[in-house]
Amino acid sequence: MGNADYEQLLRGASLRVTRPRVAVLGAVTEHAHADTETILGAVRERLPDVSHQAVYDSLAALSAAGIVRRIQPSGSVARYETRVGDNHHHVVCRSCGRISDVDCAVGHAPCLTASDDNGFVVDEAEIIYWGTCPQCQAAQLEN
Amino acid sequence: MGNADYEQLLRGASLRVTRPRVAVLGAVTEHAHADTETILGAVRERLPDVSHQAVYDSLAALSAAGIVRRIQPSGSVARYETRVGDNHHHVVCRSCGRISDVDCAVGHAPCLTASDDNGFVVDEAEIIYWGTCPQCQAAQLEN
DNA sequence: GCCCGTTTCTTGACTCATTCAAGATTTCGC
DNA sequence: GCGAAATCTTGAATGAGTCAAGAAACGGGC
Repeated sequence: MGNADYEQLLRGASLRVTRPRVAVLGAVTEHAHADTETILGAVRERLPDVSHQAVYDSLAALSAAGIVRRIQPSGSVARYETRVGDNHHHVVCRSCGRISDVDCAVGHAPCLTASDDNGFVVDEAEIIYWGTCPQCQAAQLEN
Repeated sequence: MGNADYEQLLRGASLRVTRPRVAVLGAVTEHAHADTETILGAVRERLPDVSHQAVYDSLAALSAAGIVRRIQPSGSVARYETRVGDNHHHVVCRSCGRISDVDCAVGHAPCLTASDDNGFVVDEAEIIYWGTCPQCQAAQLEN
């Protein structure tokens, strides 16, 4: 994706096209599951003088528009990704925090139907699988 | 549940029985989904002089032992509950943050099997349903 | 292409949940 | 009861994220 594509995305969501936003969108696309600090670093490779606030604001605007998704497993800082709306989920490593994508096993939005929703109107089901990543499994065997 | 039961639980998990831990366990049992501050307040009704650190330590010990579960939806502080090991999940209200329990629709641990786990060894599937609670639905209709 | 109202960005201070550290106290097997 | 190890108290520190005020940039309309 080039900057032109990012601009398209922004305009399509009725968002103003600003340099920080384009750079943030690029950074999130290139660094899936990156935390805010990583994104800030990546953005500053293109725009050395962006403020961290601009990055926070951009991420919030992009999330609200549904262009990026914010994920935050327990014990982790906020992370972002651009794969949205395809009903995929995440596996998180308990020991190193690594995150991987997992496509939904059962077709489309299977878990969206709770047995008893207590009167809540549910619009999204978020699934996080907890476990151990291959690297940490290997590391544990060595000890 | 009385204190004797809590002590049993602690001993059963090979944890030392201390007054802060018993009080914390009681507070979490009585206030499902409470955040740390609420728990601290509840604990201090019994033990006025506990330090916040003791509460943090107790919660960490109880979580590690599997007696309480820590949940932390995006944008929320850490919350705790004592219903563990029964494969139930949560609905979180996007506007007020209220949390309700949801029993798993499909029997036991259905979503535990990811289609492609990327080599991760998965031991738990955590599901969070996002939506709007009855109260907030009513409030929105009024506006 | 330029103007102007609105949105967004910069700067810098601030909040607050959580963690860290050192020393005092408590627990529990013996 | 005794002593080693775990736990608690006290108090300071960390750090992701937020708030606020003014400056700059965006883009619709001329």
